Amino acid sequence: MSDKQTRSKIVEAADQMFYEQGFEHTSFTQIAQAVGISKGNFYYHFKTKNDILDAVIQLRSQRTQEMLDSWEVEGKTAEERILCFVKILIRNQSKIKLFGCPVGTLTTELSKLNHRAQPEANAIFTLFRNWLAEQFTQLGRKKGADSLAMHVLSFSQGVATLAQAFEDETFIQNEVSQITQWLSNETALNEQAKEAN
Amino acid sequence: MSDKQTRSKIVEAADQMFYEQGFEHTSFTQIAQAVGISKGNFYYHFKTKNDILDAVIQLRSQRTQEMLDSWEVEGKTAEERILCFVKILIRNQSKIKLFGCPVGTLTTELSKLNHRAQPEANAIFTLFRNWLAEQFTQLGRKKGADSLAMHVLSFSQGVATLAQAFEDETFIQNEVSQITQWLSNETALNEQAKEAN
DNA sequence: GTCTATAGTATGATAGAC
DNA sequence: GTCTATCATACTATAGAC
Repeated sequence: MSDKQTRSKIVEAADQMFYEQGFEHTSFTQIAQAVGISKGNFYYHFKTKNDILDAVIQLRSQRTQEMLDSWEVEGKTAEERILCFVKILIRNQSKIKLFGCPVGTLTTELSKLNHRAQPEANAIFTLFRNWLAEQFTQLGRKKGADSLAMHVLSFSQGVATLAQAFEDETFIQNEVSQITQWLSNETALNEQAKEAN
Repeated sequence: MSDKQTRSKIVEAADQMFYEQGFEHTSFTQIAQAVGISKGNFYYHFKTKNDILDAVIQLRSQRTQEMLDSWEVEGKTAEERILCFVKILIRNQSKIKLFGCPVGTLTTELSKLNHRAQPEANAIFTLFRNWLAEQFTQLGRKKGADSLAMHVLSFSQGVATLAQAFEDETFIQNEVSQITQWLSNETALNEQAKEAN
């Protein structure tokens, strides 16, 4: 098999296992078994466990950026685009119920491990944060855009954490309805302010 | 030293270290060093690492219940009592910034480890959940009390997760202001509904 | 590029002296 | 009740054959 194919398989397997079991709890042996290669071969592709983590974070960052880009096409208004973000909770609810948010649970774990890759994992949060802030800016909320972005991000993390703890998908749906209503109100308030000018 | 004294010291040290470093990442050696006893002595008090975890969870449950009881005295109205909960985020902001929420991060970790003690850790969440639901019931929201309780709990988890990721205390204060305003509105709406009857 | 074999270390856990 | 060994295991990581 070509160099890139095996490497890619390793990263894909590690990505999934880090999400489902956590970074520290996942061993080289487990990943090697999942990919179907020997432990020795493993070290030809990655020198250390941290190198795999870096590759996984890079993969996730790239996919996050692609997802954000796709929402620019999918959502016609800023409100619709923000809803694209909110709806991940619904789309991924069965996985979230089991493993929480892939971004939030990783940053939390790396923070506790005092791991040097924490800033890189954090950058994925920042991708969402800045993208959401841009949408709120377009909604006419230039001044409070970042706070609103953090509010929506915070919402998603709270829902993911409790959904995982209580293994409750109905709760996700309930909270998504509420934030959708909130967003609708925020948008309407803003339209009124625009007309008043 | 008496049996209970050493045991208590171990549980206190483990409680703190599990919070700061995570359960799996904390070793017997570390705890023993923190307490100032040998690893061997350790096993006289606890047969397995899971036994320490159980003791830590029990301690946290007990302290949570005591805190909830104290809020019954501290808060004169249901709204004030719910604010007691919200204000933990402010009171513990420096620790939350570094280590997140002790309940949320533990349940998340145990969930990923597929650990048998997860239900016990979860029960701490349930203590908060039921207590908050009781306050919302007293506020006249009997039907939606549990959803409102989950909403406030979810809020706290989202704030803790992002505060830890971004190491941002200002964000905590900002979000607490918002939820305080929200709670005030909810209470006012309810008073109006009461008067209408 | 992939394998087997193995080194080196840290961990959870035990045995037995005091 | 506390200590000093020590065991067994699992893990990260390396060496060297093919």
